[in-house]
Amino acid sequence: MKFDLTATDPKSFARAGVLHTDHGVIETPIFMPVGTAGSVKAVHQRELEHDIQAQIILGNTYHLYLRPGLGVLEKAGGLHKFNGWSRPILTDSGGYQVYSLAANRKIVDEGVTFKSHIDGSKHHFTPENVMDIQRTIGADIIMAFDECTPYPCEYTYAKNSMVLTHQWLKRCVDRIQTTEPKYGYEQALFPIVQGSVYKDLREQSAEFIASQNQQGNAIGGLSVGEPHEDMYAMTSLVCSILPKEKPRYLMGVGTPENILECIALGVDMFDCVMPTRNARNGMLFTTEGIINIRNEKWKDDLSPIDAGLGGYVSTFHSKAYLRHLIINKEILGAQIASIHNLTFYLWLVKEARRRIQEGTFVEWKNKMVKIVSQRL
RNA sequence: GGGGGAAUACCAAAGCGGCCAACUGGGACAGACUGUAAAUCUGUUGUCUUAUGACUUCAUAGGUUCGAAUCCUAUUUCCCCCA
Repeated sequence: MKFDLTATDPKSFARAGVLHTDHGVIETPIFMPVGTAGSVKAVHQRELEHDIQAQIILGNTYHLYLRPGLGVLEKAGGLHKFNGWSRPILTDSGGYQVYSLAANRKIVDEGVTFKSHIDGSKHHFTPENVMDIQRTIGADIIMAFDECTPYPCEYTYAKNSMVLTHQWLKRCVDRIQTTEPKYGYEQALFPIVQGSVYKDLREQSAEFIASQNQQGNAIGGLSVGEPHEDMYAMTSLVCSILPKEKPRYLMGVGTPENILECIALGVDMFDCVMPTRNARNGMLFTTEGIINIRNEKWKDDLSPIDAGLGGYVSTFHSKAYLRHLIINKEILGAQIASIHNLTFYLWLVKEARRRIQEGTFVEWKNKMVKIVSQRL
């Protein structure tokens, strides 16, 4: 894997770059649609590629391990072959499930025991077997096994958790260095900075993560309910420590506003379930602002979903029709809304990239932040 | 023509003397959602309102009772059965 910085913004820490993987290039800053179970919910791979122009999607180690299971994935020749997505894939390690499935798991130094949310069966995850599982899934970028801490989080807990995540990271690195990819292409390990909202912990963690000298670095444990100021402050601090020449991935972020602000802080890669989950629940992100398409005011609005966006579904279908579909729980409604939101997210980062290269990013960003976060 | 049953808020449907402005669904309206246990979840839904407050409701009109959506009488409408 190779990362080239192609432009840096003179008035902020924003950068534009190109990340080369064996499944193709990723132009940063980039947004990566989340496809937890090997599918970006309600969106077909063909639409991801052609309409949305996604360059990389996510999968999830925990979910894919439970279903379809490693046997099927190995037999298929990896997730790319299994789901038919030939561009890059990144898999999260299950670290987020340590947070989101907190009621179903137990953490010890060795690893984490999960009680499956599907059938209650017990499964033990360790840094080593999480690396092995991600070898079998075969993503281009694989994440270190970490603990995503909740918010609020006591200092002592955050510190101990961070230390544990660092210990786990060493074991992940060892495992990756002593094993080979299964399908003949490279897999890059991204370690994850933790430390909750504590400056000294974030600083310490960022330094440790940087010292591991991996091909890219991630910031985790944010956008879990903390105030935005904290999220920005931690991101800013960590970006100032992580190496400039490697891609920075802010995990789980976020709203269009969050993404623009964090691009300005030096983040290159983002993922979030928001454009897809909120789409299914009737919330649309548009070039004019946020709309809740279920609201009565759109009932007879026959204007395009988003005339300012080039996407096919966004200009072809009306707000009134999409509202009708969503209100009736028609599957097509979830599809159209998801395609639209992802098209918008990808447009947003592509436009940010263009502005960075052009040198007009900050002015544009400041204007856009207001527009994209207003409720229509 | 004779016999029986039913009428409850936008819809459906509980309630069968006080704890009922009235269970529960649906619908409607609004909100939440940030490395997906989410095509999910939450709130409101008689009127006025800050209300643990007042007022008007359970087909209509009377009546019994300290007290009625709940009991009685009449009327209206609907459904079923027998001719």
